[in-house]
Amino acid sequence: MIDKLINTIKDDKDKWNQFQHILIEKNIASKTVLLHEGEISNNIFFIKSGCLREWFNKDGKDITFQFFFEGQPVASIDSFINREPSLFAIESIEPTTIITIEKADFENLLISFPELKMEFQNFIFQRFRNYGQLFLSRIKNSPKERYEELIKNHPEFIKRIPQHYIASFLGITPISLSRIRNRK
Amino acid sequence: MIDKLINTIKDDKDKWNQFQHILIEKNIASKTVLLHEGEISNNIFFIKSGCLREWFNKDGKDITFQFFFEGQPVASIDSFINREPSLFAIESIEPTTIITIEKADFENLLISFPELKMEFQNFIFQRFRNYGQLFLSRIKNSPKERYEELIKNHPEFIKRIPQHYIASFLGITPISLSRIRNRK
DNA sequence: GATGGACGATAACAATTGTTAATTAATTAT
DNA sequence: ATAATTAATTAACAATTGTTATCGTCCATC
Repeated sequence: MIDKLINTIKDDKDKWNQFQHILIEKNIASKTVLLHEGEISNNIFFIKSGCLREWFNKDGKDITFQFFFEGQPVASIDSFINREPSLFAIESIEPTTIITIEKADFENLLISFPELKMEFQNFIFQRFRNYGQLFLSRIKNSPKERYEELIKNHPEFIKRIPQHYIASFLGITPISLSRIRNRK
Repeated sequence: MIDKLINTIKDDKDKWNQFQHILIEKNIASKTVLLHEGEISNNIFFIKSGCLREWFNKDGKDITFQFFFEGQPVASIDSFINREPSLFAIESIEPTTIITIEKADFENLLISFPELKMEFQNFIFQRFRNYGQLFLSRIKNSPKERYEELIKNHPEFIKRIPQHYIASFLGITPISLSRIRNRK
């Protein structure tokens, strides 16, 4: 999406001059919090390289529920769109390079490029659809089944992401995940 | 939504004549399947009275994951919009009166009434948002906590819906729900 | 009124997961 | 490099849930 975005802007020289500066590239260390839980999101991020997670606090523990990799746009959608406090934090797992765009800039961008607006609406739709799928997977399967599903559908998760985040993502303790892994 | 829809149509006499016939009222008995799992949805329903549930089959058991009451629109959204096989069935829990509209008719309706189109897009958005909330609730809370949350937020569910559907909705067996209920 | 089916409660046992704690391995910081 | 921190494994025990089966109640139908 970010490539398409950049290419779309580049195609129009005037607009490139106008919008180039709103794309801010940042290198962040591992475990950098980009958005805190409760904060109102003012930025949308695009991952150039690295990996982010979304998590929230539950009784002092953090619960991770989503991972994002290179190429993906990341935002606390509800917070970004409706200026509500974010229900969760966004944080890096690895050293990560992102492009961030401020809300106001992003909105101007969408006004100037209707095709990007469609793209963005589609992104929102997909994000919510993804929630639906995650939800059904939670209901349908046991932790063990979900782990096996994860190996099948997202082997890159297991390779790249520390195990305790995966455990959290699966809804179990790291201890339980360790048991599942060593049971077979 | 259905009231607004009917009122909107009624306001325009020509259009009322044109669209009146597409609204089909049906009385259905308890446990009537309106849409089977795997079937491509060709209708959207509006509940006048009664109660529906959405469920799918998992290893021979049925798993209920949503309830709907009077006033609510119900559809297997993905299937209805994209003509894909539905991932779940829609079935009545009580004797229920519904208004059904066929996909083609509904699409024509939305073309004639842009304000209804907005309403429908909002409905879709809310449905997906609801998935998001259900998803977070599943992650965040234990079955017991989810049951207590349900009592607090939807006491009408407990009154009206047979317990084994509630258990299924909570992600536990009816036996386990019975234990939770009698533990305190 | 009798019969069968659906629903809910309960019991006994197995399987799984959570909790706490100790140990080892791996990573990060100095 | 070394120390300090963080992550993963294992063990022992508690708590919860699933499974199977039995029993009683309510309701519909014959």
